[in-house]
Amino acid sequence: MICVDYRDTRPIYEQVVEKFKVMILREVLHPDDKIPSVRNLAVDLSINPNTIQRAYAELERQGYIYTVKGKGNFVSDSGQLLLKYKEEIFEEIKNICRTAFEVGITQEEIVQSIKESAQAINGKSGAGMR
Amino acid sequence: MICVDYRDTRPIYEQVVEKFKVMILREVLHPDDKIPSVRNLAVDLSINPNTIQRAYAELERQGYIYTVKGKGNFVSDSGQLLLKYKEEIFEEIKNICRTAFEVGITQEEIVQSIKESAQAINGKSGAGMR
DNA sequence: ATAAGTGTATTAATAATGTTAGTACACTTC
DNA sequence: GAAGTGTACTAACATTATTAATACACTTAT
Repeated sequence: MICVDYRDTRPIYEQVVEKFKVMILREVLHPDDKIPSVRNLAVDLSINPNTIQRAYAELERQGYIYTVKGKGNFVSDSGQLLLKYKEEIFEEIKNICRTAFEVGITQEEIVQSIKESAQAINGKSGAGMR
Repeated sequence: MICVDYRDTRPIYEQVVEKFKVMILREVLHPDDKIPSVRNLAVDLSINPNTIQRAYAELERQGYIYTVKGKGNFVSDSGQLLLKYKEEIFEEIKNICRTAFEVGITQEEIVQSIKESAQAINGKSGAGMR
């Protein structure tokens, strides 16, 4: 279902959180879908159940999943999720802009690099940004 | 000369590196300018000399400063520095774009957020991007 | 009721990283 | 020679991420 990258400098639980967020936002996972149990996914990824639990706790905190004791974890149904995620992305962009402007990079240069990124990413495997 | 932010999650040496990179790229510091000695800056920031040394070693590795034993550290003179820094920034932007496209955020939305960021940042204290 | 599967909580141990502390050595300048 | 400089090294400490092992409470199915 998902996989982790040990070369990635980010902690495992963070990668797991990110993977699920994207799957939920892309509607690969639908509201009330059951996601793997803590123990199952831990075995699947060959990592410790505690690490998965931490990821799930974070996903619940951010409203992406809800928990039913004794039953499992399920995908939440909130139309606000994508909106919230966009805000996070835009905040990151703002931070990069701040850094960029500070050394004299212009708004136009940044916009241009966005266009090139889009072409590089979407031009590749067809699928693209829906 | 510079300062560190203990609320920042990034390590101190990384903050120091970033501060010097910006000062050099903005030409606040000029080629062959002497920067504070490892011990001096350590006292100044009330942190350990080893931490400064690590920052300076990284700055040298990236070509921002050069070292003369027994004399000190000095700002490098390379017109390539800003170009290299831009590439780093653009790479970050590309990564964010990848994440954004993945959940259906469009190129236009990103460009729009750049414009808003620019206004929020530059519109504020007049100074702006150089 | 029992067993199996689930989330949750707790404590301890381990590993990696960032930081501090202290010391030593080589070089440059005065 | 003294003072200031970069460099190297070892040890210790703090924080964080991860693992390990265990226990408990709940749900479902038998």
